Amino acid sequence: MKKNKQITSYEVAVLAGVSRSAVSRTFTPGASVSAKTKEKVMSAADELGYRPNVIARSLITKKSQLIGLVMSDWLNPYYTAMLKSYSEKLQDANYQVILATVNKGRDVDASIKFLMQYQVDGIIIVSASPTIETAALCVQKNTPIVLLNRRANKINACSVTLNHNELGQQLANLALDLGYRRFALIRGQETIKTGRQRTYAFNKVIEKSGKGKVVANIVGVLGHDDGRAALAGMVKLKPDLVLCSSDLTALGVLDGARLDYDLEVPKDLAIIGFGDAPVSSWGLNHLSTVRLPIEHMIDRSINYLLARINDPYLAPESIALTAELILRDTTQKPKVKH
Amino acid sequence: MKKNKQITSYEVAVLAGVSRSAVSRTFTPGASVSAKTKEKVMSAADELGYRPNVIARSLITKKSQLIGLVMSDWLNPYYTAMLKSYSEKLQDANYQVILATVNKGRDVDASIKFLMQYQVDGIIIVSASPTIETAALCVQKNTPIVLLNRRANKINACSVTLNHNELGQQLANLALDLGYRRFALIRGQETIKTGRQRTYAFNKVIEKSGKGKVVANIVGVLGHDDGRAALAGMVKLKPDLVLCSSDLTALGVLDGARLDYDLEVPKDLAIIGFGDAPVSSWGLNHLSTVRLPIEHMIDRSINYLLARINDPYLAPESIALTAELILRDTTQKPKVKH
DNA sequence: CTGAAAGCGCTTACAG
DNA sequence: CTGAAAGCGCTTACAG
Repeated sequence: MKKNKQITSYEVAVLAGVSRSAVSRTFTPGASVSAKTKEKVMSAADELGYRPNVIARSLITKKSQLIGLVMSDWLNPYYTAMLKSYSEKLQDANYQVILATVNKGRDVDASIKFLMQYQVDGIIIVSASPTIETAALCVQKNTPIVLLNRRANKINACSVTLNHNELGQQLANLALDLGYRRFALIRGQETIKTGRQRTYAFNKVIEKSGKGKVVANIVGVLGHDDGRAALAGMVKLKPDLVLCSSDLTALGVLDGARLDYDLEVPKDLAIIGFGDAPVSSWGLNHLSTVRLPIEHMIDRSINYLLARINDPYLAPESIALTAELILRDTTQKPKVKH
Repeated sequence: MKKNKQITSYEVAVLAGVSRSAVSRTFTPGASVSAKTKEKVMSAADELGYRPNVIARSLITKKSQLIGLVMSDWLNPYYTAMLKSYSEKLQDANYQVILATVNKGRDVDASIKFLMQYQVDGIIIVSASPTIETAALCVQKNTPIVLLNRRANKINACSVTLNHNELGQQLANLALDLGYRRFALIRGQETIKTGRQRTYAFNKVIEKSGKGKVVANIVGVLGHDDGRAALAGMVKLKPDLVLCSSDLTALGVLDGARLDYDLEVPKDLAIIGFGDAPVSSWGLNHLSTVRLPIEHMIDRSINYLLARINDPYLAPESIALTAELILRDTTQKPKVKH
């Protein structure tokens, strides 16, 4: 096995006949080096296969060009789609993503502390939220946090979410307009604020209208099979519209309706999902759903994060975006208004 | 805004009344420190909220505890499932994953070079392969590479793949046993070796048997909609079994068969997918498919990588694992043999 | 434009 | 067990 000597700026400097400073300047955009020196350095670097050690660089510049991405929900396909898009866009901005996964062994706080040990320049937390104490640690170290799909309450962080209040109202108005009256609401973890908020807004519009009734409000349902099971548990309540907090859940309800109860969709039962996963438009699914402005959310969160990295005094923002209702074949066609 | 002074081992040492060496030793498992010193350091560290800067540490230890993960295919759900599992398992082994995404702007080689600048301890490349030159760079720097789902030809790397040769034969024998005779093969990029190898092995068994015929061999088909379109392009060739290189493609074919051509599956047309995505067992899909030993592949690749990090002389391995055929309802039931 | 020197935050022989 | 000192590979005022 060959002796693999690490190539450093020193070796390049010697070969090019210049100082290490000159080598460093050659690899620092905008630094003052003559074209001639630069060329000598570049050819020496190429010959030796030199690339700067960014770890050593970051020690002195205090910029790691590393963004920590905390993922907690891998079930929903739109979160993995987000991960891809984050990775690509941050790469384009000359950042790398270092991934932290939340699971039984490691919670959000532990993930954040790990990421901070790597001196990340910023942290994006998808679909989860740290405790106030951990957030305070980030403030102390001046590491900005962006929360995706979670509101930042009491913690000093930017948040990018849907406007769930508005969305709940939109859904309620749509439901009433289409003539539905008996609603079943299905969502995941009870504790998630955004889902609660949407539900609250939905309920309020329904109540105020005096025209409909929420016949079931089920929580803790996640994924296709849970959805199918959830329908079984509430079909006797005779809802005419089921609203789900995930397309996968909705597709489970759809399968359950058709296969387990021989219901015709949307005549006997209408279904609305959430997320607009690719599978939702396949074959006979044609699920009516809510499309999230994913790329828009990603862009806004990245823009804020990078701006905040460059300006520590930038105030935190709460960005709420509007979702789009996609009506396919699991809800009845809207009446044309005259 | 508060002055956010970085807390270093120096501050902790002063508060604890010891040297920086003692602080370092306290955070180095197995280092020789008295219980008393350790305790003083720990309470000072807690008070100040100190955690070692792993970037600085890695500069001297030459271990970043960072594993580069190169992702090229985000379409297939089993690759994102892999990403999650890698992240969790590497975290458990005290490594962090730094993610590099291959796309139009950045190819595999560029990704690897970026990762090497971060002094990653090892690189896992999912579903892609570097050029010989770039692989040589890794060898020079002693950075081990593991290829997932790609064979390492001519490059010094470990590879973990399915045994595609065996799988092609299994599929061919199964197809003949079930009585199918006219086969259509659909896969993604032509250049992918594993798919070619599987196809080759399949063809050979069929030819040798003298009993069947490959009526279509289509490449460049990726995802549900492509699959549905591919069926349209070859339905006139009257295949009785379609084999796909991805479940998504297969589900597209399934939808196409039922919805566009009113074919009964599996009576008029049988379909076998690849990957066993969750959606494949939903509702009326019940797709027959190939289940990859994903966790097994991940474990083997991580084990090799970590072993290789600790022992630079460990020889590269080619690990080929056996896939499992899952027969659901898109193929006819096997005859019971007497 | 250029180089010598200091320093980023850590670990680790080395000597005690 | 403990601390002073050297050094990891880099950047950046500073002086020329």
